[in-house]
Amino acid sequence: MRMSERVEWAAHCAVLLALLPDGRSLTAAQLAEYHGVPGPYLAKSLQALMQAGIVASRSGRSGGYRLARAADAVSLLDVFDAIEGEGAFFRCTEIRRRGPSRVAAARYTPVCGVAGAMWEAEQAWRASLARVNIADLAAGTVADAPPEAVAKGVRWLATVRVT
Amino acid sequence: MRMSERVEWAAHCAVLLALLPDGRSLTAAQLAEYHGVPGPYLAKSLQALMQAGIVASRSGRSGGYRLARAADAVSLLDVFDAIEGEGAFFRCTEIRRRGPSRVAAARYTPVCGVAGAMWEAEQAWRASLARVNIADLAAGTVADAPPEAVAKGVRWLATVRVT
DNA sequence: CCTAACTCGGATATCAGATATCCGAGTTCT
DNA sequence: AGAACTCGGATATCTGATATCCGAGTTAGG
Ligand code: SF4
Ligand code: SF4
Repeated sequence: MRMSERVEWAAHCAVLLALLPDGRSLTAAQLAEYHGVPGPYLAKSLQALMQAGIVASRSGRSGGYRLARAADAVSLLDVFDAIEGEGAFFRCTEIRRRGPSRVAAARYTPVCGVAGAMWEAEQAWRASLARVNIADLAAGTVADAPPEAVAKGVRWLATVRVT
Repeated sequence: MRMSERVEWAAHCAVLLALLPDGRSLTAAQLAEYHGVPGPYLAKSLQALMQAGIVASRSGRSGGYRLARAADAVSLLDVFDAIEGEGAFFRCTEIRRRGPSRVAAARYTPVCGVAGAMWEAEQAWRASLARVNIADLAAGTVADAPPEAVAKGVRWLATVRVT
């Protein structure tokens, strides 16, 4: 059970957008160049973030992406759900209701113990991710990254066409 | 991000084995019939449980599977890891080190904030699953299942060839 | 106001992992 | 010793993820 690497891309894009000066935006191609990932494929992830209301896009000649709301109002869980969809890790196949011990469907409890335990674990996971927001990650990124890398990033930002 | 349905099969197999009378075992074909799943494919999951030391197999004419240790010493997490492997949900691609802001690899912190948050959430998930063991699930299954289903299960167990 | 260029958005090929299955090696009872 | 039955790993098929393309729509500029 491995999550799509697009989640990592989307999270880092959100962090970078959070670090932009006010009013500034970046195109899909610029975000792809900065992270060194295939551009047309990253676009797909940005579309997902858009449908989830995390980023806003502006079309046309000077278009691009920017965060749709304040960075501290976007949790890492929001990003994950936007990319991976909201389906649970564990999906019941109702194997209780097959085989020789089956009885009428109405007689069963809604979920058995296995499903309950899985659901509870998943809630713990989601709660942990929900506690982290993009603003925290952006601050941490600047603080933890090598100073030279930050400087190079700022320099790069100055070279790309302002949109 | 969806977990394999084989995890559900394996968990239910473990519960059923935990409910068996002492010394009794079931073949892969019998476990498959009871749960209504494709036999040869379930065998693959049982092999995984075997390699993880959760079940023990006995070959030959009166062979079959039984739990390798006490049911309360097998957690749901053990079953999950046996089937899905132990790789983390989130795997770093090190996109920090690509693109225009990269610097020498040695200058980076081991993991960035994104990876740290993901890892922490995963630990919460694992801790929750580790708190549930097969003995609890077995007791819950008998308590929550429709009495008639339990009776049919017991009857079925009496009809299959004793191994 | 018109043009032109540039953007996003969804529709389209390619690939990996999961799903489902088979037959041979080994073991136990007769 | 023999025979039948078991597990175990090696083998096809298929769904979902990965990577890409071109058209619809929008904005800046002339
Ligand atoms: S409720 Fe239990 S038996 Fe039914 S599908 Fe979910 S895990 Fe399987
Ligand atoms: S440490 Fe951060 S930047 Fe590096 S691969 Fe992991 S998530 Fe991506």
